[in-house]
Amino acid sequence: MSPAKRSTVYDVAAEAGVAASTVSRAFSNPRRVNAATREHVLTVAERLGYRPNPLASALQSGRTATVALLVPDITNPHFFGTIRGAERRANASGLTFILSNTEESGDNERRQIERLELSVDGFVLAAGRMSERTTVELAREHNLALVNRRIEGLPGATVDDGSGSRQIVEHLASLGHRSLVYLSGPKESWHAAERWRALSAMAGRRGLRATRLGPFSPRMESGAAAADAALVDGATALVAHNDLLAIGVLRRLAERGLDVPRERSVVGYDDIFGADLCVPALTTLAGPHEEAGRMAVELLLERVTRPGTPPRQVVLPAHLVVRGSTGPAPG
Amino acid sequence: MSPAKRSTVYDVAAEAGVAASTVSRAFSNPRRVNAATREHVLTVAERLGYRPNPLASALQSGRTATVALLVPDITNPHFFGTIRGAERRANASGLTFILSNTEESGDNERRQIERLELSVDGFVLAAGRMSERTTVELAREHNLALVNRRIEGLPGATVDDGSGSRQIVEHLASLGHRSLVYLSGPKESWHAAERWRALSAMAGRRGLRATRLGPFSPRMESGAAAADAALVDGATALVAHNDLLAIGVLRRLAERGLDVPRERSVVGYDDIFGADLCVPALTTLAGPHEEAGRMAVELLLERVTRPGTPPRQVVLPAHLVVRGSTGPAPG
DNA sequence: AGAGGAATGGCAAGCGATTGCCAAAAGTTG
DNA sequence: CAACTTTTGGCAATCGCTTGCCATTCCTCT
Repeated sequence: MSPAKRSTVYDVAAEAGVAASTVSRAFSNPRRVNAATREHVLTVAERLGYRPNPLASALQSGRTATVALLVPDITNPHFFGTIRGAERRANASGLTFILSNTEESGDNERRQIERLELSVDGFVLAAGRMSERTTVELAREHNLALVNRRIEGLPGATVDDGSGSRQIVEHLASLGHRSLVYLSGPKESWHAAERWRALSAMAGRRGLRATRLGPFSPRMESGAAAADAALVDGATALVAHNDLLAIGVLRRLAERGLDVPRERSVVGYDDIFGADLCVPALTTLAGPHEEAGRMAVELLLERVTRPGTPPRQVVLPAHLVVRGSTGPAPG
Repeated sequence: MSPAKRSTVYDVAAEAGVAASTVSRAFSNPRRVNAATREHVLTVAERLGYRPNPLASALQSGRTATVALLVPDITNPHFFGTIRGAERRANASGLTFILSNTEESGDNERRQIERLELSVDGFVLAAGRMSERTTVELAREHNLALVNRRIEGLPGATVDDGSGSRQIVEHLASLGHRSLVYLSGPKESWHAAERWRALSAMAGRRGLRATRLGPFSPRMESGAAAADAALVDGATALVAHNDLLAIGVLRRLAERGLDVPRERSVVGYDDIFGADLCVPALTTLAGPHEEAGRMAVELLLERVTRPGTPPRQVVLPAHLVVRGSTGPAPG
């Protein structure tokens, strides 16, 4: 097919009248070679159309200039923001970006990490499903950064769900609601636990009754079951684990003839694309998820480029976007 | 950090009492080694926790077990179907999946291909922005599969926009519309050209007046400009290049006090998430985009695993989903 | 039983870069 | 100007696996 074989450091070296090591250094360690020599090597390389072979480089050096993002469910629009942010940040640093779907399974997550460990410089775990123990253990051998999960000693970026959940309760309380249900997400989800903790604490403080139902799978299809369960509970405010579920809940409530927000208020998390398109438009906790993805790659790079850097944890502010799905409590 | 160094073919070979080549073959070329020997090697490998180093393997063999997907705009929800499909298909074959955003630029696309060429077995180009010539040229040196673009001699999967566009015109004609505007996408977009071709041809046949406006960037924000331009034209039916644009158009029309579908009908392409959430819900051409992504990887693999396989082109059926945004022509 | 062929395993040469070590050259200093 | 340091470039080993080639061994078939 290609008649002209791709040129290597050796070709460039021969042509430029230097050793291969000099060519290598001209590219990857400029300060180790004389400026004039380097210039010359680069010119020759350019002329020969030389491009370093990333595999050979990685094999020897152990550095791959690649990061992987592991998401539990690539189907969920919630993760699009994170994926985008991470991809863009990686691209901006000239890194190759690997995306992998773990199908909501901690085992898969672990398997992917083992499979990719030599092919990447580090992993971003979005909404990791592995146990805290396992994660910490893996972090000893690998560069990890977390998105939307906080683990002591590991770098990560999270959206401030604690504050966000408090904002939700405040909002509902100010509308006169006396009770809420939290329609919970997957039980391995750190978010689900975190949100419930904050919601129930704040509800206690403001004198609201708070119940947790679920777990529900965080997808639109689960909205019906979640809504039905919530109606049995009787609370006037429904806080869904995420927007997909919330939208599903809205649909079910409409089906069952309940008026939102007159009879029930509904709140979601994430402010995904579409949250402001549905009717009524969804009140939801907006967070900078793209920024979280970006930041996680950033944190990962910090540790890759300067090993020993203490792990940073970044908390990004969330704010409640009030739309049509919440209103004064009935009665 | 890790005290126990990772074991290699040599460790396994020594422990199993065979040569390294036998270990290698036990893994990558089973029929080349005796079944019993293989069993033994595998057992030893298991015990030592051996895992092949994909980089070393790729460096020598040229096979990377990796595919890359290049999308022009990772921000556009339309592509998430494709991304999902491709990722899943890749994952299903144990392939590593690289995602790269080309920012709507053919040059970037080319650069990415050059950068990644040694790191992957092939590329899926979604809505490629390079010229047909350049693409064909690159296809001589690389394994390419296209999504949503048809080029003679290259494998690819497309959604049948021709038929889809005809369905749209039929639908509008049956509602009594006598004129339509096509709010066009980027001018490098193969889709944009294809859609317009089919729309105008069919419009001609059904006696509708068809105008093309644009190009507009296929995002919600461009909806306002597109809608305004369309109103000047006066056509009663607006066909937008994609759903994002269509939703933007809906918003602008509402802002300007026009009733959809009473005064204007609006149609989109893609049936993205959210198209059925907006008000009125969007009539749009639904296509199996996830399937297209899946299929493209499939086609790529065909050519990677069996070089010489003739390039297949798969056309996937599209169907019009009629929702609230289209109705009888006014008057 | 002998010839031809298939099956099996080992040897060793790569793949294309990186990098520790050394030596020569150049620069610095008192 | 001698002694020392810094800069610069080359040598050669190495990363871990694959694979062409060869030598055995084992079948098969006439």
